Amino acid sequence: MGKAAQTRKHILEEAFNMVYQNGYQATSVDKIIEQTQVTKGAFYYHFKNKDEMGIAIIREVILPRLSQGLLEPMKFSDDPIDGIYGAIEAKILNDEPYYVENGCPTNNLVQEMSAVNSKFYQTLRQVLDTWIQTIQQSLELGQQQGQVRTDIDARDVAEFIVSGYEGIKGIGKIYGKKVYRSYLAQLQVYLRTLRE
Amino acid sequence: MGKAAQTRKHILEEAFNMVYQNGYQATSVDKIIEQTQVTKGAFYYHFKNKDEMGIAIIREVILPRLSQGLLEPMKFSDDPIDGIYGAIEAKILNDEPYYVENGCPTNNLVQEMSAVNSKFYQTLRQVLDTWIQTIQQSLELGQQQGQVRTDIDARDVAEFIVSGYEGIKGIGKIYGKKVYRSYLAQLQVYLRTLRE
DNA sequence: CAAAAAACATACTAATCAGTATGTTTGCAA
DNA sequence: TTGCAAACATACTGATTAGTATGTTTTTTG
Repeated sequence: MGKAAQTRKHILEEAFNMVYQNGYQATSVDKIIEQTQVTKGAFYYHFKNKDEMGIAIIREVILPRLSQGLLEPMKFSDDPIDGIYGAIEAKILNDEPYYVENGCPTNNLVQEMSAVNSKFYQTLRQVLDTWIQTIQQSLELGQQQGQVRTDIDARDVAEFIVSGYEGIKGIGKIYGKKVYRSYLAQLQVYLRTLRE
Repeated sequence: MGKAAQTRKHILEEAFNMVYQNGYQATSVDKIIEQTQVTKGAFYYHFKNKDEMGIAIIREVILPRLSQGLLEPMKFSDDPIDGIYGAIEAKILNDEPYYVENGCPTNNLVQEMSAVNSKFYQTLRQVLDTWIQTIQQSLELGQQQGQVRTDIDARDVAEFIVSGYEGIKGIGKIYGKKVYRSYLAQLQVYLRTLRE
């Protein structure tokens, strides 16, 4: 990676952390350049404006982390339902206090920005689409392989799973990690009802 | 209501709407006084600072609306599970596009403010406590009356229901009202598993 | 090696921010 | 009716905001 690309990546990763912890609108460009020790000239050389940087955070930090940390692990199991549950359980139980307190990066931005900025809306929708489609495809594969009931709508179920995940990550910001346990138990009960 | 109390209420209701649509940090005091046509002197006569107004919005606008619009209706049925489901269904299906797009007022603030401001955290936690406890008490009553399984933890179930609700309201901001339908169907399935 | 472009640095701007200082008006009690 | 506090009004402040103008340095390329 060239030096310029490194600078860009450095900005995006530090800015991601600041946005994750404090929100997008509360993270000023001045604070970012102070944290990164990158000058304003360099910042605006790499990004046309603050919003373009925000979109780049979603595309280049959040989406790859989601893929690597949650979506790819889902595909490791022969049984789709085990794969989905296993990936969620592993992700959620390994969450450090820092991640419990700050919730889900995607969800935070959805709540803060989707109704306010259409470009954020579009980009966040793409992230959720990727997420939901991954689960949907797993379930449909399971249907073909006779592991998942064929009378369920894979898309509906995928949306329900994602919304439950985001819901508990949100509640976890208030009540802490302990709520993850009962969530996982209820999720298991729910997923069992999908089996053939 | 005296004239001063009316001014205060007017500020809180307009500010609530602005915060609901644009977020707390994006809603400036200057914008609020422009929208309400209340002068800055009047604003700071009624509220020590912006955060105190934010807390007043939660206590005096959000909490009463939640109680009246969701928690009280839950108690109308003889059957607790029917009461819980009926209140959620009525609330969610009657949501105007405006409420679909902007999600749940409580959840929006939880995601934006709970990790950032401890006073917001405490106050929002009280709102969630009220909500969860209402459901919990309904379920415990159902257990006494032989309508709900006694081997389930009413608190865990209440947390799961609230987090699912907030999750779908969050997803609804992206995908629109159509996701509410499948959510309600899945919720019904889940609630049935709680019956004695 | 020289020219040109890429990558960065510094100093500024106008707008907006939360909050304050210092008034004036209004309602009500004595 | 007068006095006084509650309720509001106006004009300001210093800090912070996103963004720009105008440089200099570094890297690449012919």
